[in-house]
Amino acid sequence: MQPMNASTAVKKILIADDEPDILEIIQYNLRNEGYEVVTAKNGNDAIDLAKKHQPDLIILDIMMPGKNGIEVCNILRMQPAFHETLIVFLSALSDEGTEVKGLETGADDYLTKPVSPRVLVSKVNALFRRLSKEETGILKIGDLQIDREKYMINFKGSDIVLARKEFELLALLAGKPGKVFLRNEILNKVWGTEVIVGDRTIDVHIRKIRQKLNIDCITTVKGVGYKFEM
Amino acid sequence: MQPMNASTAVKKILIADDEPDILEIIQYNLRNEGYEVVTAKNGNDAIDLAKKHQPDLIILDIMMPGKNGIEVCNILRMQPAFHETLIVFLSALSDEGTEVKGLETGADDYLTKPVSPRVLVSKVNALFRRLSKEETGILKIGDLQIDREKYMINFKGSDIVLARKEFELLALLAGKPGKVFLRNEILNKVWGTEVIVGDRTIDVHIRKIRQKLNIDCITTVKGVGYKFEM
DNA sequence: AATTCCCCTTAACAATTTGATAATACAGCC
DNA sequence: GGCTGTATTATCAAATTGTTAAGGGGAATT
Repeated sequence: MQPMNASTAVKKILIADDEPDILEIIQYNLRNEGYEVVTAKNGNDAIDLAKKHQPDLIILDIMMPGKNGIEVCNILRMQPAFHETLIVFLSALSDEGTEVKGLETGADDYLTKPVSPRVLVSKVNALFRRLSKEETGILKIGDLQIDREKYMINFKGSDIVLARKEFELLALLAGKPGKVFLRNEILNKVWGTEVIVGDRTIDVHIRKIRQKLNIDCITTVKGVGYKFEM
Repeated sequence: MQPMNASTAVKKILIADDEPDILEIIQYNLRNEGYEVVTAKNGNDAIDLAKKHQPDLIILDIMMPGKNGIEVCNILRMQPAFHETLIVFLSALSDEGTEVKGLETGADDYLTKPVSPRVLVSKVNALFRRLSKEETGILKIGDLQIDREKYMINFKGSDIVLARKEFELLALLAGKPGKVFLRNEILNKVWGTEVIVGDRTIDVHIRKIRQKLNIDCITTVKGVGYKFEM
């Protein structure tokens, strides 16, 4: 049971397959991983349930009674509501033509049976990970937010501007709250191994951070280094 | 030969594999599809070339001399510049553990050799299709509209004419409001890796954009880069 | 073919910010 | 008190960006 993406609620997955066993196994494994799962046993059901539940990901068997997977994909992709929905085919047909056709229909992936549950789960995770890439990179420690991508610090709603070295130093320390960073370690990671700077340089930057943040979150460990703590 | 995304230049793909034949075949097929391809024959080269070219997608063989694919992926993913880069493993190892590990390392897909060129191309297209859903069409940020296909800017109802480079630069920044784009990143994406331009070139274009838009929407992050914010 | 126009780049200089250092003060400990 | 290690402050050089003007070169126009 992994922690789900914090911002978005639990991800919903629709599985459509006519073989109850497969449905069962996949469902079990995805639920175990923390996903919400809905199942359909043929193409028409899949379309209905998709409309009803608006899943984040749809896993479609190709060969199903009623409408086959590719038809389902086509129908769904035509609707604006499913333009962005992740769609994955799962098929016993391992022939090249079908796979290419499946992908060109607008699917995001094509898996061939038999598929190991572990691999399937990994793939599903990978797809969601990619989708939510935008929201990563933000470090949150209590009321403090460090956005490495935006180069911004936010404390209790108000932005704080740090210079580059200050930012990098804080980001380093805050990356592992509680860990004591040796002065050497800091020099290597923030200044690099090429540059050589005097002893007081780190102190001065630490000082500026403390001053700008105006909160006591960097602790000095005498003779060793510094650590970040809220 | 498919039509490429208008706003962003041709997609660049880095392939790393120690077998020249495979490199050759994949390269040929992807070039045929309209992609720009760079090749590396081992893990270390892959890292160097990735940094140099900032590709949109990296295809990594798992077993390579020097650093293996998973190590390369790990190293790259640690750097902010490669958080979003698509990474696909291509391996002769079809064992489940490796595949799961590969995907959990942060890869977007895992293909097993032998892979048919057609299927590979389809997969690559599928990955980019998903990614470029965000990059295409009309971008709206507040009162500002950016039409990436018509190359037009509209602010509060009135059109603003930007030159090509100015437009591309603005479209890049505005594509991810808030994100700080490093100067390198900007150079790679707007000017490409081939061209080398002086240091002040970016500044001058930024200046012109600020001047023409007449709104304060591009922020300088000294020592780092620029970001767009309304 | 000549001209005009505009885009892109660059050079040169101004303005600004940053980061390193020195000097000094402070704290804890033997 | 000496000693060691850190805090603080002000200062200055270096790095970075802003701004302006000028020129090359391509495309369109005459």
